Order: sequence, then structure tokens, then C-alpha cells
Amino acid sequence: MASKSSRGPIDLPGFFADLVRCETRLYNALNDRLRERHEIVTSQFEFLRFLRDHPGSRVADLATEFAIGIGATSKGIDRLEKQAWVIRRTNPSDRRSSLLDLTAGGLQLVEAAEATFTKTLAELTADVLGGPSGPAAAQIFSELRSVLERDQIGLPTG
Amino acid sequence: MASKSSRGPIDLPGFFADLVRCETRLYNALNDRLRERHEIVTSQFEFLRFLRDHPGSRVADLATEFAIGIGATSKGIDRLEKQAWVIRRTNPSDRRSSLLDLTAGGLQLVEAAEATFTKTLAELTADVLGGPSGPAAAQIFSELRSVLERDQIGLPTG
DNA sequence: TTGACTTAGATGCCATGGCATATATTCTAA
DNA sequence: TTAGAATATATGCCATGGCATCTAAGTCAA
Repeated sequence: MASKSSRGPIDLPGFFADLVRCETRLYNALNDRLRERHEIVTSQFEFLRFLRDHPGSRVADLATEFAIGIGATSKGIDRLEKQAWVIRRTNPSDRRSSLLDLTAGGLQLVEAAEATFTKTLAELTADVLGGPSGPAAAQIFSELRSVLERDQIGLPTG
Repeated sequence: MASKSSRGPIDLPGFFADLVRCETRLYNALNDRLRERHEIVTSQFEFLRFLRDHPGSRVADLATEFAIGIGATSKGIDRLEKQAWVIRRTNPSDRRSSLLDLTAGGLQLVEAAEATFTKTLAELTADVLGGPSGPAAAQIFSELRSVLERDQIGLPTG
């Protein structure tokens, strides 16, 4: 809406508004679908997927990945552990921290949820993102993410 | 990170992950800057800007725009009203609702905050988004937003 | 060793959003 | 006209995240 096609520099605030609106709606829609089919929300799916792909991570690793606070991450893991989808093992080389892993149930859940997630996302976005400019947009966000992470932009305090 | 440049269909989950990570970090960074300079957060800036650009809106209009719940919107307006940045006028043609407008102070605030917002966003993203693929990405999100809004994807219940 | 400093993360308090419900209006059909 | 349905939003309860703080553990120098 706000970002019209035009020459010259991009309308950054308009672009950002479009971006946030898209992200909000997609996140909401994915939440609905994941909740009704797997009793989890998108943020939990993302935690589980990260742990599947990075077994033995620590709480701080998740916090950095998702740019959320350590406290929030710890509480999120508490909830997944309570459902027996994740286990904390004391880190043998530093007993202040734990190493996190999926349980068998957690692995099974994330695989099922991933199918739902991927399919829903495709239903909602493939028409637009599958077009000719899709790869350019993907490339841009990959780069932007790298830059923001490199410069540690937007990391919460706690 | 996850979306590498490649031929063939986009890795949608990877793209979505990059997107959400960028949005989170940018939102956090903008929050910090707006908070320290204007004592507001980004969501409040967005409410104020919307009301500047759409005077006389109702609570439901904001809720639809931002794809958040009516209750949350009502409470958000409560907070802005408490700061005397927004006023509710009873809607003369339907007394269940109010018409919302900025006060003079609210207008002054949003203009100052907009300068901070725009400048910060440019600092954080202009290098990447100002590149040759920027306009294509902006166009894509404008289209995606239109589609999601048209199909009413991801609107919360309340 | 040991005492000061640092680090990892667990916990408590507060703010915010979702959803359900309550209230005030408005609309509609008999 | 008037009772019942529908609508707009305000409000209450709960879940989650930020930030501050607390505790346990590791590091380092003297």
C-alpha cells in the first residue's frame, strides 16, 4: 500500500510499515493453524526447529538467534520442558548453563509442525513471493539480517 | 542467512525466518531510539502517525490496520489519551463508538518522532535496501500486504 | 588458595496483547 | 413500538516478553 512502484530512493517508512503488517498477519495466521493442529504457537515451533537444527544449544544461543531476552528465553524453554518436548542437560564443561535438546516427542512434533508451517506459508505467500522478484527480496532480507546481526542491532537487555 | 541466492523456487521458511529476525531487530532498535528521545515506543508512534493521516478514525479502524485485537487497541488508545496526545469524541452518528483525533501535543510529538523514526530506519537499512533490488522488495511487500488484507488473513478474534 | 569480578540463566514485577465477557447502542422484524 | 439480534468497544483474566535482580559458577590475580 504505502510503497508504490517508483523511481528514486525507496520510501523506507512505507516499506517498513508494509513489512510489519505482513509479518503480523502471517504470524497470526500461522499461530492459528499450528495451534489448531499441534497445540503450539509459531514461537514455540521456531524454538523447536532451532533445537532440532542446533542440538546442544544453550539458552543464550536461542536468545541471540531470536533477538529476545534471556529471561524470556528461559521461560519459553521451561514451558517446552514441561511438555517434555525439550530436556535440559547440565553442561559438563560449565555448570552455570544447560545444554538443550529435543526429546523424541519433541522431534516428532517439530517434524509434523514443520509440514503444517511450510504448507500454510506457501498457501499464503507463494503467489506473490513465487513471482519474478521473489528471489531478489529473499536475497535482500538475507543480507539485511546478516548486517543487523553483525552489528548486533536490536538485541534486548535482559 | 537461511535464504541463499539460488535458482528455483524460494525457500519460503528460510525467507520468513530472515524476515521475522529483521523485523524484530529493527523494531527493538526503533523502540530504543524512540523511547530515549520521545518517551514512546514504536507501536505508539504507529498509532499516532495513523491518526495524523486518518483523523476521525474509530478504534476498529486502527485494529484492522494493525491486525491486532479491538481490546488491545482500545487499551492502547487509553494510554495515549491519558498522555493527552489523543482525544475521543463521541461519534455523533453512532454513539457506541468514538472518533479519534490527535491533540496539538500529539501532532507535535508525532512530527518529532517521525524524524527520529525515519532517520533511524535509514541508518539501519539504507545500505541494503538502497541497493538495486530494494524497489523490487518494496513492491513485493506492498503486493503481499494487499493480498493479505483483501483476504483478511491473520486478523485476531478480539 | 581466596576474594573480587564476570557470566549464565532463573525469577519477580510490570506492561502489553489475546480472548471472553459486559455494556451501551443501534438495527430489525413482528 | 418493542423485544431480540447485532455491533462497537470497554473491561477483566491470563499468557508472554522486557528488564532488574538474585544465585550459582567460573575466572583471575595476588
